[in-house]
Amino acid sequence: MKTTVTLEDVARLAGVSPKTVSRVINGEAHVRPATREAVNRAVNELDYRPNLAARSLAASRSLLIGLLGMRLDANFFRAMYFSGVRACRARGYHLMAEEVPEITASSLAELEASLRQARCDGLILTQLSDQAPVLDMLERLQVPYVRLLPGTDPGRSDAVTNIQGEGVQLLAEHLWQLGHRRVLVSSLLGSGQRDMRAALLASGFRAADLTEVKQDWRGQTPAEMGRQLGEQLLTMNPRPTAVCAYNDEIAAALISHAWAHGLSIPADLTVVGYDDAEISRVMWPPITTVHQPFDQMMSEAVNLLLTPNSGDTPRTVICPLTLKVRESSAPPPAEA
Amino acid sequence: MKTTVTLEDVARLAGVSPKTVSRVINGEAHVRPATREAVNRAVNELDYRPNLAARSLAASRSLLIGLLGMRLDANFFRAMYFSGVRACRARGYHLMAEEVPEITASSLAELEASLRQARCDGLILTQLSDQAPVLDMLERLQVPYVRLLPGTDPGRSDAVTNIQGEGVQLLAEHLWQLGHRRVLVSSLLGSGQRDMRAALLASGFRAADLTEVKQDWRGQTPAEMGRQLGEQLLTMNPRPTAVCAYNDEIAAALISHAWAHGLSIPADLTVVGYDDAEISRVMWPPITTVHQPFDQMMSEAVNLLLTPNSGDTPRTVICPLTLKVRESSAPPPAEA
DNA sequence: ACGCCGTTTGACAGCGCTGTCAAACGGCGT
DNA sequence: ACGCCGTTTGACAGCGCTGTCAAACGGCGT
Repeated sequence: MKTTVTLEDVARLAGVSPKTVSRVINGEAHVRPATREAVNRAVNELDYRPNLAARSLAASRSLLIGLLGMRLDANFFRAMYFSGVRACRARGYHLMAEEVPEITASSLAELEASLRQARCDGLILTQLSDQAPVLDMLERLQVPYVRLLPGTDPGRSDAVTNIQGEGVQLLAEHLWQLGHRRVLVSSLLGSGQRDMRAALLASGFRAADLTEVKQDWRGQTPAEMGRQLGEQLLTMNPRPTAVCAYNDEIAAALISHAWAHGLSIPADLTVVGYDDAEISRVMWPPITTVHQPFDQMMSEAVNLLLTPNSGDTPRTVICPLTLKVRESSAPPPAEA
Repeated sequence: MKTTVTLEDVARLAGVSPKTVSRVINGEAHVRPATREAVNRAVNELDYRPNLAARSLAASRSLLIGLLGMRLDANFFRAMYFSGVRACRARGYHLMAEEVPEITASSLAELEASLRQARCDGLILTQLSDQAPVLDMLERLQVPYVRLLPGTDPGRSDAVTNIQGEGVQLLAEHLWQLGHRRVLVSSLLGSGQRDMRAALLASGFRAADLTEVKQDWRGQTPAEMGRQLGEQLLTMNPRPTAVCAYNDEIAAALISHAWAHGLSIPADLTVVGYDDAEISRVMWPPITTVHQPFDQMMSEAVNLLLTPNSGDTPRTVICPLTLKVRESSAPPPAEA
């Protein structure tokens, strides 16, 4: 792209050495304010853009952050990814998505090869936060990492998380206040972070009125899980007046299954989801759900990665969840 | 990440000069087969990974390809992006998403700044393929680009596209064969690539039986557009027996709107979408739609970008579309 | 056996930055 | 006015590759 402006050009114009320009660009200390200003003027005048490759080579940082997940095509992951891209860009970094579909020796070896290739400066873990083998490997390779929503071993690394149980509590209270008493709860095997059932009990529901369906996402799509939930619901008597789906996609599949079987949402049945995924706003009715502040979480995660920990205990940043009340939840129908 | 293996280490082990190793790594000609093999053995033995930053700096290529679109959060765009990431990775490149929300002077200036910053080796355009101001700018900056699904000016650049009208024709024939005769068609202002109405007419439908609703996505979500379509449908008499939604999201919103107003899908109404987005498989019923081979399209686009054009006319690669028949389409109800 | 010319190889410099280290500066106390 | 020490600045080398160009090689015709 023709005439490239280099750091040297800026230095010449500002009347300082290249190294000083470098210091200003990188926001280092030990630059007199007047000098800093002169450099900035020159940078603006020439519209100077530092060469990423050269920076990376000289500083032996890759300016790359990796985001690790188990399913790249999960809605949840894509939302995180795009939030992360923004957070990284704001700090001059790039974000790379990396998939670890399962925890096996071969898939770990593949990950290791890929990490040695990409030389990421740091990693953000999602869905894998509780996988000790992965954490072990990262520590062996000495790659800094931040865990998102860790469920176990909270002191093992820096982490970004929510208040334990906040999301499910918001949903449970919402359902209780609407007047629901009988609830069907969907939960996912192997993901222990959210205990909806416990939250419902804590909000006043009786154990006898709660039915929990534990599903396993392996080999199944959210659509299938939602339909299974719908089948289950139709066989129950008395029928629950509300369903807590594990996420918005399952909730969406359940809702359309319910419509197809003559149930009107929310008049006959309240359905709530989790994640505030796009689908929760595309469906009719829009789904009541818990909003995860992905932008904020990823921004904090990148921050943790790029700010060395001065203390000697890992840091944890807590991001608040919010309840999005939409049209899929309403008071239960009057008892027959 | 500790002891890094450099090209020099490989050269020493293979008993050749660094430059020769470089030639092998880059697949250049003019290397004797025996030498090439020796180098490859050394590469494998040392598990050598070239340093991206150094390559990029020395060769003054960025190893970066940009993907330009108008709305990063569109399903369509994200699917393309993730397909593109894979296609790029296979060739040692990285893919960067860039948003151009509107065609104004300021947003073009922003794009220009960003391109000068990132120094992409090439660009892939989607949604912007027909925007002359963007093309003009890229030509001025001398950034190579490939257009996806260009609607106008086909000979202006390399392009990846479908057979003109193939997708809409597949849908039109499907509806005709099912026995539908009255159809509601949703189209989007400003996106001229797909003329569903023309395809329907070509398949035998009568103009008097077709109602076209032109919508403008600016300021509206697909959910809103789907609901509007639903409202319109309910006022019509006689009611169309099928709806062609502009894409799967709009189709999904329409379907749930229809359920909520007592229409059973597909018994009372057939709905078809476009794109084969994830949502078309989450909903009940799953949506009949046109599958765009994004993986293939992006792979071809990257190919065009990285293979210099030896001829003197722009190249066009055509990727076939396929119809995915699912449960949202069925014969029309018997006439009352 | 010699020269010719296309093929293969390597020496060297340099891409545009930053790390290291030493020199210059400048404010303070005496 | 001088020395001291923390602050600010710059000289220099080098990060790990590739481009350029020239040298070495090697097969062929005579």
